[in-house]
Amino acid sequence: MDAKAIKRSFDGSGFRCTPQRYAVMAFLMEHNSHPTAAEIFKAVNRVDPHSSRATTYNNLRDLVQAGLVREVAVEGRAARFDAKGMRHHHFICDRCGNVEDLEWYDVPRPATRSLGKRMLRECELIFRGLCTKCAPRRTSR
Amino acid sequence: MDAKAIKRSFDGSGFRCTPQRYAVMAFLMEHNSHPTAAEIFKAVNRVDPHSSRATTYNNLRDLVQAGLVREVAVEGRAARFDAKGMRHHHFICDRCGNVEDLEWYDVPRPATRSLGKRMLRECELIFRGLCTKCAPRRTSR
DNA sequence: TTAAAAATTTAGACTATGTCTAATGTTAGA
DNA sequence: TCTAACATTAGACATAGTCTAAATTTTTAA
Ligand SMILES: [Mn+2]
Ligand SMILES: [Mn+2]
Ligand SMILES: [Zn+2]
Ligand SMILES: [Zn+2]
Repeated sequence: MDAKAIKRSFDGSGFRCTPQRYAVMAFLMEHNSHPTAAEIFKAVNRVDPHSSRATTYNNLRDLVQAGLVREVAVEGRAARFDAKGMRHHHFICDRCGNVEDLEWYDVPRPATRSLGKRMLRECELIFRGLCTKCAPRRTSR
Repeated sequence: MDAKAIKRSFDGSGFRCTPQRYAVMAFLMEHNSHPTAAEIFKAVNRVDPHSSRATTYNNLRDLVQAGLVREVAVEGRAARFDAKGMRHHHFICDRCGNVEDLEWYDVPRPATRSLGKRMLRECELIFRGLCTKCAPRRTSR
């Protein structure tokens, strides 16, 4: 898809555009399913068959640090990843742990007073409940 | 502190009030530091010296399920726990991973349209940035 | 062009966190 | 008191993620 854009974003962060790194980023941009590191590792190696587990994890860590990828921690499950495209919120399913995008809207910031000397970087709004797949079977019990 | 209240909340959830379970809950109510399971295990065994690791984890899982305790997932770190007292938001430090309470205020719900068939249970607002301890040293570099 | 330096990848050992099992102990209620 | 349900335990196991040291690739500079 947007090969040029990916390369440019790597340059901007001081990363070399290696096949392994590129594959991770491209996969994340083509899928909005919030895959886990293990899923990304597997998917990448199905196509471009050479990326080690360590490299996949290293690249994910670097991309998160550089702000190109978002990491979503889900209680009791592996972390999920997300290419940072348009701003959006997340809905996390109580039952299956899936992470889904919800359209973005502005979040009110806390009172300056209550923040004290903390340096606020972002406000993240997370919705929880049952996803479309899980809602029916859970209510009928 | 509120031994009676703890016992009552256990009854309400169908739990027996065992020493191990009580110790976990009491520790969480006396500390607002969002300890990890490992920290709770250690603390509990310093005083009432008998609770296995499995029991600590089991009880935490059960208390979370019953809605008496909240679990906070932090990317790249162990989960943290929190007795659900007054409603509040959380501030998570980018650098040290500490979780701090911030005073509660109402969060706007998403549009019904964008939720589709999902069943919304709660909206969680998480603030990220640098805590009071970490803010100074990070800006002066 | 070539040599040295820097960045990256790799396999697999290792660590951290959490779950499961099967045996044992405890409690509530008939 | 007896019994069934509930709870605890040790330690094996599983999963997710990190680290190390060597090899490879790319960049820089001579
Ligand atoms: Mn997303
Ligand atoms: Mn809290
Ligand atoms: Zn679901
Ligand atoms: Zn901090």
